[in-house]
Amino acid sequence: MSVDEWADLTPTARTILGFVAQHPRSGYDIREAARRSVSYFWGVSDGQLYPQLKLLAELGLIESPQEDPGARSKSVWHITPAGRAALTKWIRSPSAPLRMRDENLVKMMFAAELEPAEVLRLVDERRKSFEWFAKNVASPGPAQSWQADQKLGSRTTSELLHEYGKQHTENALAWCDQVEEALRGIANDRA
Amino acid sequence: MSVDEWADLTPTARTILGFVAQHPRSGYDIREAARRSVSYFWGVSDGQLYPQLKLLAELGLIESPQEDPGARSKSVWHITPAGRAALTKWIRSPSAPLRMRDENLVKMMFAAELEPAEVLRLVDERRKSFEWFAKNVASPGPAQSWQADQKLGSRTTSELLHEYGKQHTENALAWCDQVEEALRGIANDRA
DNA sequence: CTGAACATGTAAAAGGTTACATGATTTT
DNA sequence: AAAATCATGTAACCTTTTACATGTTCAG
Repeated sequence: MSVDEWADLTPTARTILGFVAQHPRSGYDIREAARRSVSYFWGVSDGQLYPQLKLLAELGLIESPQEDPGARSKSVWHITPAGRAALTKWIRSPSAPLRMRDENLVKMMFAAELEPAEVLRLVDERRKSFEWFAKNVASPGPAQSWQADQKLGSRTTSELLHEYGKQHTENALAWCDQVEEALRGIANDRA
Repeated sequence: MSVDEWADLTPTARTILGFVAQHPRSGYDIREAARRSVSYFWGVSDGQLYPQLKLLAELGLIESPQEDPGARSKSVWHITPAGRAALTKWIRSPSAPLRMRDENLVKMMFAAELEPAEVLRLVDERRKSFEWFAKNVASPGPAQSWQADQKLGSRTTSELLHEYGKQHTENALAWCDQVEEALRGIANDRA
């Protein structure tokens, strides 16, 4: 419960803290919010969510109004001053390097020796996954009332973040086109 | 040692198998190759590398010519027919969804409530990390003799993969510009 | 009153990273 | 012969994922 135990928090705990900082939320809310917005650059898995909320509460970084003892009903968490301080401190500390796990790309790398059809299958798989993403995650969704979203000049932060996701997706899809074009090159060579 | 134990392999083991499949390599070679090429879409950490190589050998998917008992010297692994079969099977199976951990972006999401200077710091951090990446990872590097790289029409697979990394990096850097522009918007508002 | 969606939780296992330890080879 | 780099390895820890388990509220 010491003031500086924030340093021990896992990155996921900090992300959860961030969500609570935006406005009071229940665990379920956080799950949904994480799916909508950060899922492509930061996944929060179910098994982490509730234990980490509990931990954050124990550290006094968040709290829930009614300490409802036995109840298994919805509890809405809000951030404490200590929590906000911890969040700020985290944001100011150096970030962990970006880490990615893109199995499809790895396969592509090794598929070169296989038949072109195999590469085509992979590109297809990739395209589909990014198309799904464009539709389900990278899309803006209705603006929420609580989005007291800071303006950064003419644009809000969530607009900018959404923009990033969109560009990334478009880029990935364009690359799929490029690979397919190259593959058509093979077909032409053989024709 | 059964034929179908390939299914139990971790994704990292499969990546390692892929590297060995390209041409015979030592653990150290794989480490270097992974750093150069896949590091931004698939990290291989030191602590995994050697144990996984051992496992792959036990399963008969790779082997090292001399079963040098006590020696701690360089051992070069090459893929077995079973290994190649396992690799192909893996490539043909559905890929795990893309997963990303981008702490800098997460922070950006929550930094909106802080002073603009804080956001600027984050953008700066981001820019630097991608600039480093552009210089050290996304750059082509000298073509290696062993790169019996399949031509996909007019272009090789590694060219295409490299192209992807480059586009991704450029995209990320361009986005940094956009955010900074937005921030300058704030400065102007106050001027 | 029944099913769907809401909501919270836990345990075990899998997977990955860090830090450490050690020796071999090559260069200066 | 010292230093740098090549090379392999291990153990402990940390984090995340998966699968399961359970109760609640609301709409039809």
